[in-house]
Amino acid sequence: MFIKIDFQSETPIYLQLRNQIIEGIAKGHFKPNDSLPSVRQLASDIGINLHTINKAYNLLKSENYIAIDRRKGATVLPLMDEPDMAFVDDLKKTLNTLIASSICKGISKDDFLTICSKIYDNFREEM
Amino acid sequence: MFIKIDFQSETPIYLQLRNQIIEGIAKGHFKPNDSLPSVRQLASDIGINLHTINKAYNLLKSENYIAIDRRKGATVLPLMDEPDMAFVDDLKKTLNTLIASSICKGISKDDFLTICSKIYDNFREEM
DNA sequence: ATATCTGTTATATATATTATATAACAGATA
DNA sequence: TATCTGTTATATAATATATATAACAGATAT
Repeated sequence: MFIKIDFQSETPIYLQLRNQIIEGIAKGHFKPNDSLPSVRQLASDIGINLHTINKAYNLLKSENYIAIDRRKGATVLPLMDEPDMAFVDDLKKTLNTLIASSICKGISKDDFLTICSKIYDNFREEM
Repeated sequence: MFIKIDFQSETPIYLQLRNQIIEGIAKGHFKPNDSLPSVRQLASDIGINLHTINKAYNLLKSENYIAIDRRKGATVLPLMDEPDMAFVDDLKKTLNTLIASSICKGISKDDFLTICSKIYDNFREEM
């Protein structure tokens, strides 16, 4: 597992975990049906409490990134081929704020789209 | 003032305020040197505590969106024409997570760029 | 069978964040 | 002088974050 927690960050640990696991799935480091480490294993690896891992896993489950089975543990769900509306609505709201701040900070539309394009390519090239 | 607070939202009030003010600046509803309502006035309008407004204003000040003067109150700063590095770094990190989740949810690069492009145009057409 | 591995649940504690309520102060201004 | 700024201080309450221990139920490998 390539999880790096920044304990100085203002982003809560369980959210850093969630984000890095999502990035791992998008990068293909975690394939569909792959098992994630058990909550105890990962907690011990990172040196944090198992409930913090559990909170991240349950959040990922509620967002449909992983499934949790009492026997097998947490497993990665297949990527979607059709986006669901609720996600797109959330995405648009987040992007609205992000783009507003970018406009204030002098980032042109082209600059912004170029940044996004490069990030997208970073994910794709490793799959 | 066109501030709408969702008291059911999990996003803290002071952050909803911050975001909507940034969106107001980006849309040109607030022009450079415009005064924002006083903390007491806005608190009374929305029906929340003045310290919550103060927290939002001071956050906006620390992020260089507004200036706060003891006499004139809070005023909108001019938009930047050159982005600063710290902001771009933050933006890239946020976009990295957002794009990772979008990939998992089946949103293609073209879909994503089109959404961003439209949001950018929404801001521009009102200026 | 027994030991060991899952997630899950419960309880308790500590700290930080968010939001409110009151009050007072200093400076500018009408 | 009264009134408007932001600012500071104190107190309180609710919620969120993180940890610590312990125990339970189900699956599994030896």
